[in-house]
Amino acid sequence: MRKEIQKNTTLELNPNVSVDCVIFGFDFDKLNVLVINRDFANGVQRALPGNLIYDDEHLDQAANRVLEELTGLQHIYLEQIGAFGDPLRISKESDRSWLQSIRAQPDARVITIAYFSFVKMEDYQPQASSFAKSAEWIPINEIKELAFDHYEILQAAKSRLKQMIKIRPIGFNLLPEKFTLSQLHKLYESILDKPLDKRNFRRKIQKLNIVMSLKEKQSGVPHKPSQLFMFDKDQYLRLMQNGFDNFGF
Amino acid sequence: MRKEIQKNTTLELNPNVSVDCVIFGFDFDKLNVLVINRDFANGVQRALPGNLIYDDEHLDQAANRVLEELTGLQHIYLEQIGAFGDPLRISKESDRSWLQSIRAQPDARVITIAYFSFVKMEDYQPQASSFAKSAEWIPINEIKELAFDHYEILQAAKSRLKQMIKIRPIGFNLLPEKFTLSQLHKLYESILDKPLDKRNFRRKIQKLNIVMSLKEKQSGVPHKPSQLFMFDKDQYLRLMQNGFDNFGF
DNA sequence: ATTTGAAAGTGTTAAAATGACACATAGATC
DNA sequence: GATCTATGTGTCATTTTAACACTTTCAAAT
Repeated sequence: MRKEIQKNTTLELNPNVSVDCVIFGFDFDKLNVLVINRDFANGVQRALPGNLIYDDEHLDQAANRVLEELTGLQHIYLEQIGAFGDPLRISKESDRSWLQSIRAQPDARVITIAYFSFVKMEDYQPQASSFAKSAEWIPINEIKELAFDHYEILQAAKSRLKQMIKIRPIGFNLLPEKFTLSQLHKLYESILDKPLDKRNFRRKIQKLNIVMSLKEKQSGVPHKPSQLFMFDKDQYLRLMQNGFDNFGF
Repeated sequence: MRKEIQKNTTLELNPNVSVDCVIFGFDFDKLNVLVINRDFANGVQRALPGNLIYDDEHLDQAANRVLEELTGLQHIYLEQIGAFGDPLRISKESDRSWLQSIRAQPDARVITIAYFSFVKMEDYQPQASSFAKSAEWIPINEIKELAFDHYEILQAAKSRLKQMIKIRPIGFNLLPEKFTLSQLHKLYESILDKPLDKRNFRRKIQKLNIVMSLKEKQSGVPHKPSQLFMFDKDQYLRLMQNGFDNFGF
């Protein structure tokens, strides 16, 4: 696998351009984000997975490659958030010592292109590699700071996600194949960061025709078992393409 | 003026990062975009105003500087569209000859950060300077190709504009201080690229409370003169900040 | 066997928003 | 004063929204 990636790259890193990835995961209760760790002083420093691009590499490819190298995640559809280019974005003292350990030109001006995506957390047990000492899921609300300008990038990603949920269906990538409407409901609440009326939520979701009720039910739960649902892939993709005017919350 | 800009820059261009600007204007009939021209073969080559950034410059500052250098436009609020980074984005033969005439390292990989904005056309008679042989307004619908990947960038800008109009008020920057509702109506139709019902449009705009009717009327027109309006700056800014859920077309 | 706890599931109503639609008006020009 | 042209205005049927409470089903505990 590593080989196929290298086929498309030279050995030359472009010292001025990096990519960073915000990967969201949902644990049926709250949003999490994938970060990499680095031992630092008497604590740990956290950052989004990211690194320089190769000089002949597409930005999207670079994002996928870097994400895989640092966390093991592959085949993820990454969507661009935008460029972050403050000339001082990597100049904090603590950040500089990190850079000195991993970059040939730690002082170069680097602008970064940020990407985001969502994955089913259960499917991905992130494995550290490369310069990431470890990679792990952290609940978004517990994150108070990140290296470089990554906290700012995370905020931008959250805000994009919030925006996206109003015009495109979301959930297919974050939930398992079979899920309950309560789980989907909770997901929307986590993203929008506010409570949504249960009955109104269900009504709207059902009107979109993106979920199909299965004959199957939850079992083993100490309460009324929930109906299971799947996404209707055709309709889901259609709405993913065309969007809808407003989900309306 | 030029001096103030230089104060914030070194003489070092970063060979790998450029900015490009999509500036929209509205001539009361259709959308236009500001392009720069270059003599080429027996015709003319068109491009968006753009160039390399300085190595210690903010991206937003670079966009403003480059725009001013190439077209004379100043003090414009530019909003980022995103990064365009195809490794071959500047490799067309015709583009390469342009680059050879203006770049120290014409073969360097360049990713560009695209910005967009809108201005009142009447206020800005674009003046060419620097390597732009001329700068001019061209109706968007007449543009079939542009240098580099600028056509693609233009499409992205249009699509962002279309998206933006549904969640934020637009018009303050594109229309003169006093304007008629028909002009605003036409602007919305131009951006959304479809007809909108006149009465429903007026109803919705008025509900937003962003326009105030003046005591003044149009004069000299060979038909019933229109009421003139201004934007209510406070309410406009409030909606600009907070957005609204959906303008609903 | 019965009770308890916990989340699932379900419908109505009043208010607001939407989309479709047609004709009288005011000024300029001839 | 006749004509041309864009302005300006209201209604109604349909759809969408937001607010709101109780019954059901299963597992676990007693």
